[in-house]
Amino acid sequence: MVISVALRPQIKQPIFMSTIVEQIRQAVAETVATLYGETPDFSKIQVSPTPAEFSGDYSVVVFPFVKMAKKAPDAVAEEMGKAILEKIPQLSGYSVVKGFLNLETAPAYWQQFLQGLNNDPDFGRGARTGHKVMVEYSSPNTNKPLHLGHIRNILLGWSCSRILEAAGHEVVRVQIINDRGVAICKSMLSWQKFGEGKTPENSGVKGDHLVGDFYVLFEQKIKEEYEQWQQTDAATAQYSQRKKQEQERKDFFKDYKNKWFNEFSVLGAEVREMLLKWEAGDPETVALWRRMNNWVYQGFDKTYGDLGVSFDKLYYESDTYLLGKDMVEMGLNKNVFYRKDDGSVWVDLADAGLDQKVVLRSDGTSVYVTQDMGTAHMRYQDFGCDRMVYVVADEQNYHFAVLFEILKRLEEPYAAGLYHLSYGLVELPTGRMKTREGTVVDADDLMQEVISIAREQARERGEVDQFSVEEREGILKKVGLGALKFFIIKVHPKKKMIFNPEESMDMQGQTGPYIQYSFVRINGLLQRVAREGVDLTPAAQYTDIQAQEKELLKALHEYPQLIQTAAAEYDPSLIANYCYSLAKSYHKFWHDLSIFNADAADARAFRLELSRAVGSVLNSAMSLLGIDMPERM
RNA sequence: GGUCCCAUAGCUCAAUGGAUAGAGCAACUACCUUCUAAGUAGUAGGUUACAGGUUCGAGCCCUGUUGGGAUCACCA
Repeated sequence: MVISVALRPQIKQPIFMSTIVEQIRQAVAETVATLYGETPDFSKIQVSPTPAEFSGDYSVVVFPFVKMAKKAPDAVAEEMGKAILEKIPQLSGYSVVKGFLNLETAPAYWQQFLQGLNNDPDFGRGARTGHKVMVEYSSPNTNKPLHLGHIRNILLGWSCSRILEAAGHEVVRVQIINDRGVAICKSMLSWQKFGEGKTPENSGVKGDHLVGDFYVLFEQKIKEEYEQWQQTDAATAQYSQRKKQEQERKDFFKDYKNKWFNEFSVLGAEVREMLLKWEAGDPETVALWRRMNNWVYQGFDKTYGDLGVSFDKLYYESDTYLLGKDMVEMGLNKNVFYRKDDGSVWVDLADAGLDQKVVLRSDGTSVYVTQDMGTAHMRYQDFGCDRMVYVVADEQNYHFAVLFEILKRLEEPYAAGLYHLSYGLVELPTGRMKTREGTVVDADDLMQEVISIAREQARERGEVDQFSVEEREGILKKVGLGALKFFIIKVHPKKKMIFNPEESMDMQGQTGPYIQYSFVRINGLLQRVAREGVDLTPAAQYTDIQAQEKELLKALHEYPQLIQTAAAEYDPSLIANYCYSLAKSYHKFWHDLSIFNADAADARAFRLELSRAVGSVLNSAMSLLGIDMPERM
């Protein structure tokens, strides 16, 4: 069944879409046409905020038109400025500097803009697009708890989904839980052999951690077994038979581990047996699997709750790992796939710069990419999304390139809307996190730690006593998590990031708390406004807009377009950097100008209204990142 | 080896092909009897890895080189 979302007429008139910037671009196009008789490529008309060191608010780059005009750049700017000024009443003047036409906006425009913003609780949100987007993120294995890498994934996925919503799309959040396979069998076997009936209830250990502990224990036992085996004659025989030239014994056994696990290991054999029993539906094995996975899910729920994220639908690999075979049939019929003599089915993607890829084993079972084909198809049937975003680390770039190319060739209706939000791995200063070396940063521990740091800093400033215990803890959680989340989201997804747990959790400077603090300042003002019943109507009389105020107004003005750009590029870091920049401008405004204590009533009212607008946009933008704002701190 | 990604201040990161490449941290300095100093301002720190090219204009686009990472299973 295909659900097509009825394209509702755009109800919400995007008040500021036809902003002054768009008006200017339009005017530039018309002006060039009348003056020089050529219609310029609209996309080449650049209008950008004028840098602070020049007078004016928005700048038009006139270089692209000098050839048409056959005049010097300054002369072109001059005559275009004159013409544009006549077209747009909200402009009050212009100046020309080295080929840049700097236009000045009239205070009335900003008055109107600010009023409109404060009357629009949805300021910045786009009109409904009719698109339905699925965002898949997190997608953990159930054999161990979530770690720092998952946190980046989850934060990217969550904020991306929020941004897509704000841009006007309908969003469905999902994860696929990798609840089956060798890894979970290792934890199960380990618990069965060494668990002594331990449960989350009787041990007080969080379920996902408990299961993870047994996974780690299993890896230890395997290591011991392997080391012992290496002393045996069988090991020596393998070494002398298979070693590469000049290969040291140690290096050989490092590479040989997987093969050993599958062919010689006693524990390995038991794990494989368990997997076979599970696949055969052995009741006892399935019961144990259910039980332990449920422990994990309870643990995950807690972590997701602490992070403030949620999902609309969970998919389980145990339900999907056999999917995709009907799509293989379809692909064979469409001659997208071909069958080899041994019965395996392949796809040749060489002409797309990819490779040949197996989609069905010779024994008729699915591989990873086949499952994903089937899952994508099923999801389309479930929700009718015309776009799907997969938040997955960049190790899997090749896999998604293959998957998307196949779905395109199968002519799946959503194929053009597939996007892999690929992000770089999180590394520690010491390098990659490794389970075996115990360098994995646990998600729960990290959240606790960053809240402790916030607590410590609050104590140092001696400002903890003025709050009740509950209020204080609520604030510390928002501040600590705000620091952590902002630190991670501000980096462009594509880049790998280095995470230094000690040094990276600053609360000063370019951080989450810095932004929260600007909101707290604003909140303090607004509460006082409410308390004292301040009349804000004189704001409309204010005309002498200061540089610091104009900077804020221009920043607020960008917000709607920013959401569209961030959504189109699937890039939450744009929002994060915007938040910082806006907060920075506000702190400067606060420092340089008196707000509540302004001399004139109109200045005071205007600055308070401006503060309200900044607070509301900051709150909105940070919520797109999944960061909560405290009222006080 | 093939393909893809990355390289900007000591460190962590910014910069729709536009004006003198910006922030924060770390260092030094100044500003709280005035709206919360988790703030503000200043000093210092750069051949944007290197070499060419396109352009009126390149950190950004193209080519090559170097360095780092990922990936190239009938694993997931």
